[in-house]
Amino acid sequence: MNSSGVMAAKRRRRPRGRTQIRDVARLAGVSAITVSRYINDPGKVAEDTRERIAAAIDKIGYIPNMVAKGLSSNRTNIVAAIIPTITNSIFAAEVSGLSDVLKENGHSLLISESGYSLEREAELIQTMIAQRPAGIVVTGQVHSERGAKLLRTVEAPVVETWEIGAEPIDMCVGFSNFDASYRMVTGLIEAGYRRIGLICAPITANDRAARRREGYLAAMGGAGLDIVPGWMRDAKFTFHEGARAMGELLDDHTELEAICCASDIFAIGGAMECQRRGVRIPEDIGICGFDDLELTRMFNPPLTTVHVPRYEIGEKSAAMLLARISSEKTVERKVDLGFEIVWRGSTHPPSSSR
Amino acid sequence: MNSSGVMAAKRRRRPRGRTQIRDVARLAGVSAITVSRYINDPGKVAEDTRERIAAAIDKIGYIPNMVAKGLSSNRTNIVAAIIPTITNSIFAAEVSGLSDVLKENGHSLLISESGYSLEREAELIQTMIAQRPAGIVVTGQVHSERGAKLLRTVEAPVVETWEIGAEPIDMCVGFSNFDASYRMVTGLIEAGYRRIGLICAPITANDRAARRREGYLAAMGGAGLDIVPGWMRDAKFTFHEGARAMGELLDDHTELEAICCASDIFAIGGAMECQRRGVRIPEDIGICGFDDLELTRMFNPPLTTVHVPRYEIGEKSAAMLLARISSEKTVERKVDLGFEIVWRGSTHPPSSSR
DNA sequence: AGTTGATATGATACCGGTAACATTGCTGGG
DNA sequence: CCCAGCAATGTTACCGGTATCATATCAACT
Repeated sequence: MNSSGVMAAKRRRRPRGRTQIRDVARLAGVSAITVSRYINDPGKVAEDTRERIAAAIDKIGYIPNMVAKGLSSNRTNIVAAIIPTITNSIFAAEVSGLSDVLKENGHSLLISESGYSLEREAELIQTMIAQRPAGIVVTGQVHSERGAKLLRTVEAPVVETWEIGAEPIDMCVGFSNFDASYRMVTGLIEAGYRRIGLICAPITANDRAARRREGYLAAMGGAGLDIVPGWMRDAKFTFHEGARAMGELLDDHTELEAICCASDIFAIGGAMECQRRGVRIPEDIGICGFDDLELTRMFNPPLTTVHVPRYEIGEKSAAMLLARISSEKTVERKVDLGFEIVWRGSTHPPSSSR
Repeated sequence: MNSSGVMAAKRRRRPRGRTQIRDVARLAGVSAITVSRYINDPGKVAEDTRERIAAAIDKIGYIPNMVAKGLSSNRTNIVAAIIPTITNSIFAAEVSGLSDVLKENGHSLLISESGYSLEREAELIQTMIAQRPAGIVVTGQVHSERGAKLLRTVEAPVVETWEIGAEPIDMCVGFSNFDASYRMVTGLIEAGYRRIGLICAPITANDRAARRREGYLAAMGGAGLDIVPGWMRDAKFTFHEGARAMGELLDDHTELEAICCASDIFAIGGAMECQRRGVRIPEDIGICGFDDLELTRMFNPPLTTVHVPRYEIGEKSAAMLLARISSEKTVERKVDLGFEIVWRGSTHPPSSSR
């Protein structure tokens, strides 16, 4: 309490919590730096020293402090990913791909959700940069001005995912949403459909949706077909919204022969709405989706859709970041993982197929 | 190039990358610690100083280094969550709840997937501890010995989620999977079903599935009904597996009147298999699920299921961790967020309802 | 024998913040 | 007028690792 006239003792190390590298060093009879070497590159340490250090680590249950390591070495093992929402399973699959590859390489994954808002995204980019990540993954190639500036100036490598139309800020991985949508709709036209509706996500702050919509418009226009504003509906990413949009189209536009859904979520929700109304698929109306969720294969009838490499986008993004983290040489800047139109029973097949 | 006989200059600070707090301090004409105070508690700094610092931060675009902050203050703003798989949407929803609450409170979320393996989980716990998180979220109350030991000895608060049957290591949030399953099956029995099958996930390394299975067994046994091993099937968490298991039960046990599915994934996959075979729901067979995925409401007929607070589990877990992080006093240790049996058209209703 | 180079290890400063304590200036009660 | 007490700010050491340079040992070569 009172120091009773004695000078306060010189401030000493106040050990906090976990054991540290110095404890291991003392126990093994070596210096801290030798333990550090053992952990980061055991080959630099003599065989018998290795054994003593291993025994010491095991004995006191030492777990390295990545925070201290990050500060002193000026590099963390954290990769930051910003996705619109984790509840959309295409992003969950992407995250799974990221996670699997990063884990194998000793990296950790920091996740945050922008909720399809570019302002939110910019804030999150800043928050992420504060953690000094080794790499950053963002969704799409459209960002707010502030977000883009941060991404351009950050030291860590950056991957933009799910769209490869524009020049990337650093690197990008995905496929052409325009091409995929264009080819899907062109296929529908080849299959004999003429009056084709569209259910698409709001295109603000979502360049993937915007490109898919453009693909639809280009295919329709290119084939000389009518583009009718009333045939196009916005929907948020829920089955219910897909059903609602489908219901509206069925109510207001009985002339429609097929509905192109820019997400399987809409296609499944919409198809269930059709079932509910006794509208037969594909006899009364054709339906196609986008993403190839597992459910589309299970549905009755199975849904025509676009298979997209969602898990692979995560895998490849992680791999590219790791390549750049380990060696500074630039690898690929733009990676097209492609897509595949999958014709199933929910539409008539295009003449060219089968 | 060559030092031409001159002594090497004393090693100096080598500025690395981003601007730092000292740059802001210099520009604002104050010391680093004052900037630190401004950032962490602006009230401690005089008004005019605040303005100068704010201007300086804005001018040079300073972004704090959370790695350095974490080391010097001995606390990070990272929360680590370990879930079985992010592709199961119940965990995606939980993560969303975690993320939303943590984000609001300036914390970041580190995610990793154990793939339903306790050994993997233990490894991940260790990896996470290395990051010195401010809090840890794990799934279930069953862990490997090593995992449990790490969780018991870690300094950070720990929340076990999705099951509250056992005493928590530190805190737990969820509901009783046993009770939920028991009440669901009891409801089926009240509805008149006697020969009830079960499709359940493998119960190894998954206490939630194990409790659900026990609930089924207890309800059947308690009602004096036959428990037939052939009526119970394992399935992994895919729609396809649900369909497969359902198909087997339909093939081998035509006597079954209802199938209790321990996950909506099985229920939906199974129900689609029934549709495919022309087996009518609920006329020919009753089906109930578990989790109340959005799709169960959209299905034709809508599926009877157990509503579980998946988003809320994330929210509440985050809130409890934050409470503990900000003040050391213990808050609730065991939080029951409940569940609700939702009777829909895929089963006959129990006599007691409606 | 002296030199060279490779191998193994250590001493020290430093990463970019903050905790703890010190200092300064000012206000107001005795 | 003196000093306690508060407000605002500064000084210094330290967090737990690693980068950098230094040192020690020993084999091989000239």
